[in-house]
Amino acid sequence: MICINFQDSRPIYEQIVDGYKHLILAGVLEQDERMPSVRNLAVELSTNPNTVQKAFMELEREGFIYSVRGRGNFVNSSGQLLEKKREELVDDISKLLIEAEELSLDSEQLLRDALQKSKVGCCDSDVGGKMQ
Amino acid sequence: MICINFQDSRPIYEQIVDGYKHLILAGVLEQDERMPSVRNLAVELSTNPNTVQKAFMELEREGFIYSVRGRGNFVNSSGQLLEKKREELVDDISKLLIEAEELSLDSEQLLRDALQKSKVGCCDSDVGGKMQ
DNA sequence: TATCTGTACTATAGAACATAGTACGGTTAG
DNA sequence: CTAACCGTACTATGTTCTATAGTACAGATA
Repeated sequence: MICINFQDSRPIYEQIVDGYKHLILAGVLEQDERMPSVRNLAVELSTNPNTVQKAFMELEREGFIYSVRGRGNFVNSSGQLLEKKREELVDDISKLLIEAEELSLDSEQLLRDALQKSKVGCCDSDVGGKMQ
Repeated sequence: MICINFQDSRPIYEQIVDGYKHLILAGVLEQDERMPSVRNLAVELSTNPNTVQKAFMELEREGFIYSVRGRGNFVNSSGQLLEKKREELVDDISKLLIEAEELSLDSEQLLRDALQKSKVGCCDSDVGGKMQ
């Protein structure tokens, strides 16, 4: 379902958190669906149960899952989560725009460039794009 | 010139790097202007010379300053740096937009919201803004 | 009852971060 | 030349975060 990059500088538990956030927000996991058990997921990802537990605690703290002692961890409803995620994205972009303003850069032109790059970056067309 | 938040989870050397990046890009420090010495800045920021040195090494690695043994560290020309920074901003925003696309969110509406929020966030007007 | 589940500990090891101290070589003002 | 500054390169120490390992306990369920 998700995969871990052990070469990544980001901690394993954080990769697990982000992986499941994405799965839940994207609707791959449905409401009240059961998460893998701490021990099973640890085996599957070749990591330690404690690391998985730490990730699940963080997911619960942020409202993505809820846990029932003795039964397992379950997915929360994604509706509110998606709205929350949208607000985070707006917030992140506006922070970057404020940074741009401080450097006297044209925010609107910046957004046009970013929008085009995001559309080019998704596919592999090279319409006006530069090779990286 | 810059200030350090010791409560911040970010490492001190990273805060120094970011602080000087901002000063250089904003043109507060001019080309070939001399940076504070490693030892003096350490005293000024109530930190250790080694921590400042680590920050300066990073700034040099990223092309913001150059060092002359026995004389000091000096600011590089900001023109190319500003263009590089602009590309980074475009890249950061486009990554967020790709994330939004994956969640079937309306990118253009997202950008309009972010643009408005960035303009509201700069000043303290409350035109359509929510109290945090 | 046996086996699964989450949860809570302790202990250990490694990496990153920060501090402290020392040392060496280049630059510059006196 | 000398003294005082500069960058640079080490070693050593302590703290925190991350990850692993092992143990233990309580709830749920077949």
